[in-house]
Amino acid sequence: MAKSKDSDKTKRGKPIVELTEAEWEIMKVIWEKEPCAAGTVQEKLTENRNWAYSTVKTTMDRMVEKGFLKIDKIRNLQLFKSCISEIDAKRGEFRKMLTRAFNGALTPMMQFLIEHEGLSKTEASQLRELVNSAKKQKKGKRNN
Amino acid sequence: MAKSKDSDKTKRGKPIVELTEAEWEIMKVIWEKEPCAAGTVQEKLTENRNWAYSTVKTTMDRMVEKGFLKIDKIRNLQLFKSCISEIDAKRGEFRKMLTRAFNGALTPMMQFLIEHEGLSKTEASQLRELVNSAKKQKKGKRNN
DNA sequence: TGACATATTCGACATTTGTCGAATATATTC
DNA sequence: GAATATATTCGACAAATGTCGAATATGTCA
Repeated sequence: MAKSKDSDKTKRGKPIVELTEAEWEIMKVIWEKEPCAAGTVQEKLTENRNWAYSTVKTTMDRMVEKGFLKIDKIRNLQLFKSCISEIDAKRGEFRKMLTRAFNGALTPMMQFLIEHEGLSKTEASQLRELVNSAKKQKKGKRNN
Repeated sequence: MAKSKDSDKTKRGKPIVELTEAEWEIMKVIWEKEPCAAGTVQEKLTENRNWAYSTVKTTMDRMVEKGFLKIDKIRNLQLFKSCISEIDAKRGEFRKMLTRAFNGALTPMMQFLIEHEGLSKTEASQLRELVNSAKKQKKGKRNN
């Protein structure tokens, strides 16, 4: 049976994903190029980070332990693939922020954005459009 | 003169504030009760966390080093006060999330919320209200 | 002035994260 | 098949974070 792990902060269903900074960098490359080798990831990352091959590889191995990545081995070559989706990662990051800073509630966050982050007219109208379109296309998720 | 520190991720003005989980817990109590002693914070936190006095005190001392808290000493009693506002902390947490998960842009985040987090009708309408009220009361922050 | 209750100081240890280099194994190529 | 290039394995080390306990200092009160 699927036994629930400690990392399942919700105590039901999928665990909340929490990535470190380095892990985010790596995951972004993986999502773009998977399946791919550690060397490929390292090369791609030279654009932003000056990490040695072993730095990237070590981090990726740790990510396998954590269940974020998995390895498909072809001869002596390891091809990495993601075990978590970009959606899951975004959700985890967003939830963590919401929990810590806004007591887990969306409305206070919105309030904050408008009062303290000075939403621009453009942003506000984009937001309005988004909200309106959401009202229409809602494909039966929640209803309260 | 005010020399800019490394922690100033923006390279202008106030540095972005980043708090750890434990630091958030402590700051929340501080904001509510400052100025206050370490013991007071520890007691208040027994509601959520089972931290020993020294755990709380050590963390608070480290927060002083980081510039998040300061101490007013009365005789041998240390009264802690915040050096950062709740607004700054919320902003920091939000920005970090936005940078990591949404490339720093607000609209993709909104899109994500609507598409994958199933904004409820209530939330959507609250959002709409907020956006509308923002349009009116905008007190000259940005204008693009 | 002791005895007792509080605070503060400090050092310690475990984990997690960021970062590598050296040694070893596997492929490729002339 | 020896030299060269490429991957993988492993162990290490520093800094940040979470967590304390023991020793010490200070304050209070009968």
